[in-house]
Amino acid sequence: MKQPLIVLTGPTAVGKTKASIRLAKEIGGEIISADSMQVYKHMDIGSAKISPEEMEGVPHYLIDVLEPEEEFHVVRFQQMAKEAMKQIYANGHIPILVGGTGFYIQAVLYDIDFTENKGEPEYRKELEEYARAYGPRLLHDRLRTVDAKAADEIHANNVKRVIRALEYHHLTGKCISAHNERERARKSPYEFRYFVLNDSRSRLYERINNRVDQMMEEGLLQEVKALKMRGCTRNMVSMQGLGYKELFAYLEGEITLEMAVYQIKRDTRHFAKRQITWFKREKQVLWIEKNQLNYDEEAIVNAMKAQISFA
RNA sequence: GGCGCCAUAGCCAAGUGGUAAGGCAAAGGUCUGCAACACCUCUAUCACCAGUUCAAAUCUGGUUGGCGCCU
Repeated sequence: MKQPLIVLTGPTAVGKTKASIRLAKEIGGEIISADSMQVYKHMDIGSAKISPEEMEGVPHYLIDVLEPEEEFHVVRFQQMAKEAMKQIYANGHIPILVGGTGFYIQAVLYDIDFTENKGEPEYRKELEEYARAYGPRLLHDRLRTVDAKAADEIHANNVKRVIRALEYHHLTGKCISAHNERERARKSPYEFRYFVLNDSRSRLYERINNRVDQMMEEGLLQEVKALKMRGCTRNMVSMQGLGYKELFAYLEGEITLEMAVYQIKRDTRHFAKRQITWFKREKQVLWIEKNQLNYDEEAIVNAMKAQISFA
């Protein structure tokens, strides 16, 4: 019999955290954060991290476990999440994956295989330089010679993905297009429910704008300053987070503070939009529309509970 | 009241006789080891009316609205 897994996601600022606590308490769940920024310590305000008090005793995994200097990526997330799930099952509870990083959710939900290679930084660097020197088109042409299908699927300007496809071929001798096709056909090994909490676009954008103002009031700038002081640099994965990269640009004199705040709001709205696009594409998704439930917390949790028969 | 300047998409903005650049915002989308990343697609007949001309956002007259100066 498949093991149960609940996913609670949705665009940023929709109210996932709050709903997740109620749901966890109702069904005896423990929470695994599927968030690429909340894993990091010292990044509380900007990542809208849940506080220990807000957890209300519900166990949380993958929050505050890495230093900002450390790298974090899907593969690492997948490993850590699987470990956490093992623990939760052992506790006799149901794991609830809560967070807005769709790619991460997909990785554990379908148990995507990432194990084929370990990566080779030198080769990657070489490709990056090649793209810089000769332009993205020629790099893309190189991909075409080894994996035409991948070249068709990836736009030449998307240098990052082109490099990954080349790297994959370099390391395994196989085509990433074939690998992707295989992985895409996977069935989830879990008995899962995939909830996407959503709200009307205008309402969501308003919440985002307000939340950014609130973060600034709570001292986001100080948080970023402290990270800079301790030696964090802009190229770190952690410093690519919304709110962090813009404030770094301000602290380095590139833009005004006003501009930074404007950009954080705008980029966060763009992010929310991309998240929604992602969830629309996912199969077997259960949409929970807040406006149809009159924004009633209890109704929202009940709507989810009604879908969970194994709880 | 008089004189001058201006009026191009939600915003900024090019174009001064040959059939509407670009940027931002909005919208839609891609994504399988950096994903809060990276990338793609896409939006107008030029304030209004009348004229000149084969042809007008571009020239002329008027109307409306805005800005500045003068009395």
